[in-house]
Amino acid sequence: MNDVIKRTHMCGTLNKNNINEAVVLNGWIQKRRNLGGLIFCDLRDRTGLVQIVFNDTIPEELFQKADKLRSEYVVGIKGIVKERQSKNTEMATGEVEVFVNELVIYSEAETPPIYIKDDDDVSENLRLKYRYLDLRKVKMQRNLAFRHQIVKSAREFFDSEGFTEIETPILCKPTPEGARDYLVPSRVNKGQFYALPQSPQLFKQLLMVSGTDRYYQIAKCFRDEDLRADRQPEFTQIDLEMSFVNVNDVIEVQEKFMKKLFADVMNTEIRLPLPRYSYKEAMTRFGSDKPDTRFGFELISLNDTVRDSEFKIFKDALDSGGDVRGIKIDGGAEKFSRKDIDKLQESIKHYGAKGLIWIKTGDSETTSSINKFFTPDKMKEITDVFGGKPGDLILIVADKAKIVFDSLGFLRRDIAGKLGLLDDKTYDLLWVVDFPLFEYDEEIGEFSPVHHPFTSPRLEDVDLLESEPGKVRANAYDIVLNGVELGGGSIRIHDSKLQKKMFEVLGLSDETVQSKFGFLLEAFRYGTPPHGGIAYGLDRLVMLLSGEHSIREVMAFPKNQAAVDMVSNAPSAATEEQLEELGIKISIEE
RNA sequence: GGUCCGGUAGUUCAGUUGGUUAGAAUGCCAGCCUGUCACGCUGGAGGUCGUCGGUUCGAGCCCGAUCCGGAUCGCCA
Repeated sequence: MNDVIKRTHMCGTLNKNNINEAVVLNGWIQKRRNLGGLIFCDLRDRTGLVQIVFNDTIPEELFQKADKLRSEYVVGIKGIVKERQSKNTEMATGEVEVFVNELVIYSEAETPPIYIKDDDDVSENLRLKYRYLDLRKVKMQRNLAFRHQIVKSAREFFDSEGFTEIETPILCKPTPEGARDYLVPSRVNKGQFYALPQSPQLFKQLLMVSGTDRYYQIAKCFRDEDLRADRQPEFTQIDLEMSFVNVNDVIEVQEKFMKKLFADVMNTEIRLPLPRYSYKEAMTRFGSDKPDTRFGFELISLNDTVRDSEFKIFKDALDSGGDVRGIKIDGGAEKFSRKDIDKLQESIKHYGAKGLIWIKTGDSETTSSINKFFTPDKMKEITDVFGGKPGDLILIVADKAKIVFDSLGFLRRDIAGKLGLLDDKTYDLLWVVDFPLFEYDEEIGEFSPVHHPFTSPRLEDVDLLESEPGKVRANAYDIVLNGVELGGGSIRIHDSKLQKKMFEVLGLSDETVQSKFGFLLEAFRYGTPPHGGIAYGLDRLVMLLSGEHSIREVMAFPKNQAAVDMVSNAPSAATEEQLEELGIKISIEE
């Protein structure tokens, strides 16, 4: 065991200004290059790398010690910073190196199972299992520090706007609606369960009833649903709620937040106000309620053009109330072979699309999968709707509206990616507003809330609540960045009569309502301010701004696709004693 | 729950029609090496081909089951 030698500098910060200074560094051996009578090592800490040198000017004993150094040994060194004879322009500290005159080996290291290198391509499984090694990478440390900067900026902003950060409970009441809850058994109340919060929604509304006026929280949330690249079972929201506000008030504050955030962490000026798209416009133009507007390929309707067509695919779609829509890929005729188009067609099948119609416009003749069903004049009419020029590729889907939008929404983004049009350096922030309040679930034949049952309808649509619930628009808004939903929120219902009507439309009995949300409705009886708020997905925000493609890259200890923490191997079985205390019996069918 | 892709050395991968002792790179170990920075040179160790079963004279390769990982649809009020 050795005493720690007190460091004077961080590795990645040394530069020409430190030349001839005596420094003390602590860190990990990234790499050793032993030339025989001369040993170079790269020393790493969270700030970066610096080259350290052992040569024949040092005592034999020290050189022997340096000869033993291997990757990931943890060491402390004392030495003098010198200008390099041959500079390394690839390295941030490449103009200098440290000549070592004292070396302390704090701990040796076995050969690590993964390389501690930013650009390694080891399987993510191993990275997650040895996350503490993975996090040694300078890039990962940078991501965590960047996340911290974003949280710091958020706290500064909401503090300056008069918000109070308040912690809400983690052990909550189960809410059978929405996502699956993580359940926590109660020992004191055997046979009963808490749930981990899917969001602090109900508590933040109670805080508005309490007169907190403006609340925010960096809130851990939990949802027991399947995982994705941008979905983890536990994740973090920047959650907030405001009293005495309408949609514009909430949006205005959020836009100021975005402006500060982008200035703080991206050094980028955001122009306000942000564009707003109605849900309807987002869907019809981009086929998505979280449109990526960094590129074109907007959806165009053929409904009117082919309304009288006898072509079975179009006729069936339109007769059953569906849609015929397409996108035009400028100059796409040559870039996409028949084989490529077959692949595109295959890729939209899981959205329910039965096929993909293509048209390639040429100078003299137009080829397509539907030529034989239409006269040349009609084909020209169709391509004209798209403004097709020679060399363009037009892709058309005819089906139920949802399938058409989902398929084309996917295709335009997929193709933009294939053509290299998704610029990571462009930040298209926008709002989507006027969401429908309900969506109709065909399977169970009922309306369900698009957002949640406390979302207020737009005042002018309230009369439609009973007659045409599907047409009621919500006072809800999503903020979208480059095609990813960053956050969403709404103005809540604070009128108990209106709330009651909502539950009626949703087909919830008084009993159900009482048992699920009784405490909230009771609270509302004692004087409730109009209120609304929003919650941002912090992990997604950090992911997008750091240019990562998975939120796992910006979380310290994420879970794998099976929701397992690969480091600790959670979840795992409970002991007999624990189960006994909780009054729980396990019965799993083998 | 469905679909798709993958599992071979510590790591990333190749492995022909099913045919002798399963290869490469990198990493690791040893020796040599004073300006490297993907150091170089020489040598060496390192494998239950995810697991189980089947077909076959013979299986890394074919078939079935299963486990594991990833992408995705459903799901995510």
